[in-house]
Amino acid sequence: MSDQTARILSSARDIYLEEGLQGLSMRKIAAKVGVSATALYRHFDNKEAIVAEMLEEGFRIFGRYLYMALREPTVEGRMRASGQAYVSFALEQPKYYETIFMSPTETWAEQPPESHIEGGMATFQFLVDRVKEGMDAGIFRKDDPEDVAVTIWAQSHGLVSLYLTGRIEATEAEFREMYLRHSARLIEGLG
Amino acid sequence: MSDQTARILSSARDIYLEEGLQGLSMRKIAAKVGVSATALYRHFDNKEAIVAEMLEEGFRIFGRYLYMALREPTVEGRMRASGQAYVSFALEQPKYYETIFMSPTETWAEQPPESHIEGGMATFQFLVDRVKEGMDAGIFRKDDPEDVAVTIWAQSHGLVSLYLTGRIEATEAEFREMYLRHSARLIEGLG
Amino acid sequence: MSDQTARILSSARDIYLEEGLQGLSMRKIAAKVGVSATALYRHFDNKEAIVAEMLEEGFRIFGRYLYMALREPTVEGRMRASGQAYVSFALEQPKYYETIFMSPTETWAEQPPESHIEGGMATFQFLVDRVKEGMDAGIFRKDDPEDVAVTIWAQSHGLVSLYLTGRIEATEAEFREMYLRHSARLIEGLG
Amino acid sequence: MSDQTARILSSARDIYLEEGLQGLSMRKIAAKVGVSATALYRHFDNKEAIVAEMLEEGFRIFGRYLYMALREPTVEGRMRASGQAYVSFALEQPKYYETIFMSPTETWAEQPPESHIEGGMATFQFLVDRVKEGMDAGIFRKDDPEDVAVTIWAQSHGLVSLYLTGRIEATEAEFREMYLRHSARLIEGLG
DNA sequence: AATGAATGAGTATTCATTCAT
DNA sequence: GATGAATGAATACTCATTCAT
Repeated sequence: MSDQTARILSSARDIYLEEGLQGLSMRKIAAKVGVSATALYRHFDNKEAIVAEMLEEGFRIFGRYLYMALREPTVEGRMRASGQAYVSFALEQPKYYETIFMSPTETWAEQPPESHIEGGMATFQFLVDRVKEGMDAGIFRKDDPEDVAVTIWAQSHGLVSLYLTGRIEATEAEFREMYLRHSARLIEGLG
Repeated sequence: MSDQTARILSSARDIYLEEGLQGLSMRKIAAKVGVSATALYRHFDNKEAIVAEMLEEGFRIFGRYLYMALREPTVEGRMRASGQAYVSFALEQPKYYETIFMSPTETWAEQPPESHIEGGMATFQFLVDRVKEGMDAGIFRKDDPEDVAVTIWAQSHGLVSLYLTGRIEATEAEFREMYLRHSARLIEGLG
Repeated sequence: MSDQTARILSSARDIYLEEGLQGLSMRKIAAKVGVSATALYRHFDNKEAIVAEMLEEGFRIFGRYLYMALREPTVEGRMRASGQAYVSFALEQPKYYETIFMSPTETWAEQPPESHIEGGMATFQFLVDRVKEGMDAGIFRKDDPEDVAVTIWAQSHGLVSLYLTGRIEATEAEFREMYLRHSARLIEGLG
Repeated sequence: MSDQTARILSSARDIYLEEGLQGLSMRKIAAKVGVSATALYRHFDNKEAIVAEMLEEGFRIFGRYLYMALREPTVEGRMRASGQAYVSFALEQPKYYETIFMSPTETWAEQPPESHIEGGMATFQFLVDRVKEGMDAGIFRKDDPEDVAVTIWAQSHGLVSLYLTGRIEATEAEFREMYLRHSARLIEGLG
């Protein structure tokens, strides 16, 4: 990736993180980079291409959050840390979370970029892995791991998305606490 | 409400259900109704007014779904039916569901119309009522009803929104079945 | 003039005095009267007709200001009072002043309504009368009365219009004082 | 300034000089230039920017008129020439005169562009300079120069604006003659 | 005497994109 | 690798006025 290409992506990201996908326009990107709008087309086919590449970075960031959780030495530790990684990503990178997990499919004119789908898959697989691990370790009772993973993801995403869209009123700290409480209860229920 | 007013709302709804809030414009509405764009202003103050009225219809529809569930004679029946009403509304009126439960708050320039907020409150209260009932009837173990309501809402909304945005791959029938299975498991876990 | 006709004019005037000629629209008038916009056309041919009639009231008001000055028993008194009437009208009825004395002719699509022109004439005649009186009384030295009247009007209007358009910075009291000072100097110069 | 930029300004000026500030619209400008309305935004940020630049030209033109008067070798000459420059500008560039000296402040949504204010100041300062010069040369008797400058400006502006708005009926030549006569009388009065 | 419905022309501005250079 | 110029389609909204009832 050339220097300029990187600079474009970086500017796009800055705007995106401040104004969301809606507020991201070619002109704004170009202005921030300091080139003409047409110059962007040297480096990317169109706006969609920029957005796609930009969002891949979001996935990488999300991946890094999850990856940290794997450092924990125990199964329980990894499970707990994974949950915390998820909520931390959501709260610290809300725009990325919104696009990765909440964006209506129609946002994408034709179809979501490959990476987008794969990203979701990878996340889900990560979760399935934790669940299997948990069952092997006897923390969860035996069950269909994929099904249990859905349960956990659904609850986590449900809480987070209701909070991020303003439907659960709480400070960030309060919400974190609430998230952990619900996670604990869920794990207990699955034990 | 005059005939024409109704026709405008109906056209607006058609567009909205197909293209979402973003794709809804005064011109498109007017074209669909078959009048000039300015004619709309005879019947509504501005676009916001049209959208507001249209969304109120969404709330009324949602309310009707929930209300049906109250007909069930037993506590268990009402609980089960409520869950089914929720998922039915989501699957049969996905655009309304998106706007009511998934739209980022910023969608609304100033603030969501009153009804929007009240609508969310009412839904939550409905759920709290079911939970209290369930606790009184001994189906749920005693706990903070609001907290339990959040658990249920989060899981339901989590599942539904992941499905609606294409992140859970399943046919509608499969998803319905999955939703019910998870609901059952959750209720069991809370028992 | 029917009741309704009067009410329309009164509403038009209220809006006009608050928002100026630019801010005056048929819809706003109709809304203030409490009737439909079309109803106005029962009573007036078009917007221009309303404005014309409305402005005649402005002339009548202006006339009343000047008329008061005639009560003074002495020539000097009438002269002084006339000047004060002029500035008082300008400061107390700035919108009327603007339209009567400052509006670019083009404001009027076709041609200024008759009364408008006559109004200006009458004002000027009033001024000429004062000047003649002053010459007869020996306050002004003999000269072409019309020419002197122009001098006085020009200076008065010059001061007032520069002030009203914000080009002379002063409080209302300061400006009044300034106006009188200049008037005195001018009269002295003409003596 | 590119060719096209200049052509836009020129078209804008033509419309402005014919229809005034009110009649100036982006679409009309674009049509006159022979491009789409959006093309204008390539060259100017928005309408305000076009108007601002256009008016600056007005100020420059006015400045040039005044500047010519400074060429005169004597104090009296400069004074006389200044008055003539003022009336010439008013008669030859009436639309510019209207905007610079007669426009109601409210015309400007937010605030008049900097240059506009400075322009007024500069004009006034020019006048004060002439007055001081005149006092030093013994043409005017000693007095507050700013106050005397106001007197002169008020009379000049009064005459000109009454004429331009059609309230003094005269041919252009007649008016010029009248203006000079009044100027002479005023100077004499101040002597 | 008044209304509801509608119209066409008009307002400024934003957008992604294309083209020739 | 980049630019200047331009485009067409959009956006929401306001205006004075007309017409049939």
